[in-house]
Parts: sequence; structure tokens; C-alpha cells
Amino acid sequence: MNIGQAAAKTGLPAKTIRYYEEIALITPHRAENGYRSFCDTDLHKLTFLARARALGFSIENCRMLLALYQDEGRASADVKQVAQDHLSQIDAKIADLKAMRDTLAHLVNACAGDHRPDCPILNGLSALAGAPAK
Amino acid sequence: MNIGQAAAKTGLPAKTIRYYEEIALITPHRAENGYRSFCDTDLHKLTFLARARALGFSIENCRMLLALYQDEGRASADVKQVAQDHLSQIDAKIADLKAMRDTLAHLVNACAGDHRPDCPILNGLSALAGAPAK
DNA sequence: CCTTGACCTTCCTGTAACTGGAAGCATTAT
DNA sequence: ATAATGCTTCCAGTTACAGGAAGGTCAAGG
Repeated sequence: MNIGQAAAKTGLPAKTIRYYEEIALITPHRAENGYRSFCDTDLHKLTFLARARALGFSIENCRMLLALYQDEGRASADVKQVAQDHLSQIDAKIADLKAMRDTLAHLVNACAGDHRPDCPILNGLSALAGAPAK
Repeated sequence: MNIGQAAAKTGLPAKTIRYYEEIALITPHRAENGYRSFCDTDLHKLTFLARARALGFSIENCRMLLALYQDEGRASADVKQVAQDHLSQIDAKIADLKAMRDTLAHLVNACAGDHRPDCPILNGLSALAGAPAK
């Protein structure tokens, strides 16, 4: 199977698949004409990668997960550790974004958004005087 | 005032300040010895930038906001537009992350995390069979 | 006067994970 | 035969800096 079909089946852009080969996440064989030839195992790996990436795992984490996936003697604790760490990072990022969101939402709500130059958003940015709680 | 003091006062790394000059967000004067010399206006701009960046605005949005900030004849509607768009993007990102988080949390919870190789996380990644609700 | 250390300068490289595009074979369709 | 895809490699660009090398400047101490 050529890269175009592999892309269609996995939902990954061909460019991305080439990149994954370049960084050795997958190693498809080559046909005589030089084209990459993807077998079922390659497709499974690509699907696995697509899903792991969709859950926000970094490439390096994906590499680890893929290695664990292929290691019959793995301990699920190792997998869980990677996932748990990532989950914590997601939670941290969500918390950060929520804080941003709240501050920004206050500023936006306070802004009239009309033709006049007076603007609480700019005022807030030039000196976050809002309500420095605590 | 030299870059070190400007960095200390604004909380921005000197590297970042040089970068902001390079991309023309600020244009501090130079002393005779070639050192950058920051005036109060420069410091205000840097503080403004630091806060806007902390709220997640991109550099290009910061550039626009800074221009509006310095434009006495601005309409607050223009500022609000930029902020509102950014707010929407933050909300979208939060929603994405929450979806990720929920999926991942389910997988993590289902995983025993012991010495055995059986792992719902890997199973989930190889074929998200969880509960594809509707 | 000289040296040491802190501070400043520019320039180059690297980051994450791709995306876009150019130049050039291979294959397929007309 | 030719034109349209599809494949190949390689190079550049993206975001917002961070790290580090090589070297000029300045204040303090001996």
C-alpha cells in the first residue's frame, strides 16, 4: 500500500507519515520503484500514533507508548505512569487557560466596544488594576 | 536604564526584550557604548507586552494591541474585537483539552497499573473502542 | 595599572511537530 | 504521446523565544 492510501486509512497527512518515518517512529519497506510500502503493522502503528497524538501526547511520549505497545512483557504500570503524567499536564494547562480566560473575560465584559477610545482592556493591560484578589 | 534593569523591572528575560526589539515591538535608544537605553515609555510598553503575553495573546495580536494602545483616536470596539477573538480561541482550546482530559482520564482509571502487561490505555489507543457515544 | 567579574553586544543554533513548495521520477489515464 | 496524478527528496518557514559562543565595556579591588 502506498503512502496515499495509508494517509487515507489513518487520517494522517502523507507529510506527517513521512515525518514519522524520518524520526523513526515507523519503518515502512520500500517497493522497487522507491515508493514506501505500508503493511498492516505499519497501519496499526500509524493509527495508534494518530490517536495518541489526538490525546495530546508528545512525539517522544508516543515513541514510548509505541514501544510499550509492542513489548509483550511490559508492565501496565509503566503505561499508566506516562498517561498519568500527561493527564497532570493537561490539567495544569486547563487551569492556566481558565485563569487567562477569567481575567480576559472580565476585561472584555467591561469594555463598551464602541467608537470611543476609552478601553478597560487596554487599561487592564497597562496596569492590571482590576481586583488583585488576596 | 540598561537591559538588565529593564528585565528586572518588567519581569521579562533580557533575551526576550532583545527579541522584542528585533521584531520591532520596541525601539529603545542606544547609549554611546552601544548598550540599549530604556526610557519610561519603553518600560511601559514592555510591561504591557508582558501582561498581554501572560493573557495568551500572540505576538502579532500584541503588536496590534500596542498600536491601539498608542493610538489616541482608537475605537474601543477594535480592541474588544481582538480580545473577543482571542477569548473564543481560549475557550475552544479549553474545550479541546477537556475532551482530551476526559478520554484520557477514563483510560487511566481503567488501567490497573501493575506488573501485568494487559493495559486498557494501550487497548484504547490501538482501537478507541471505549464508548463512542452517538 | 592590571585584572577580575559582571554586564553588555551580536550571531548562530535549536526547539515541536509539522506544512508548503520546488524539482524531478513513476504510474495511470486519455 | 501526453497529461494528470502520485511518489520521491530536500529546503525553508512556522512560534516565541532559550542557550551559548566570542568579544567589547565598566566598576571595584589589589
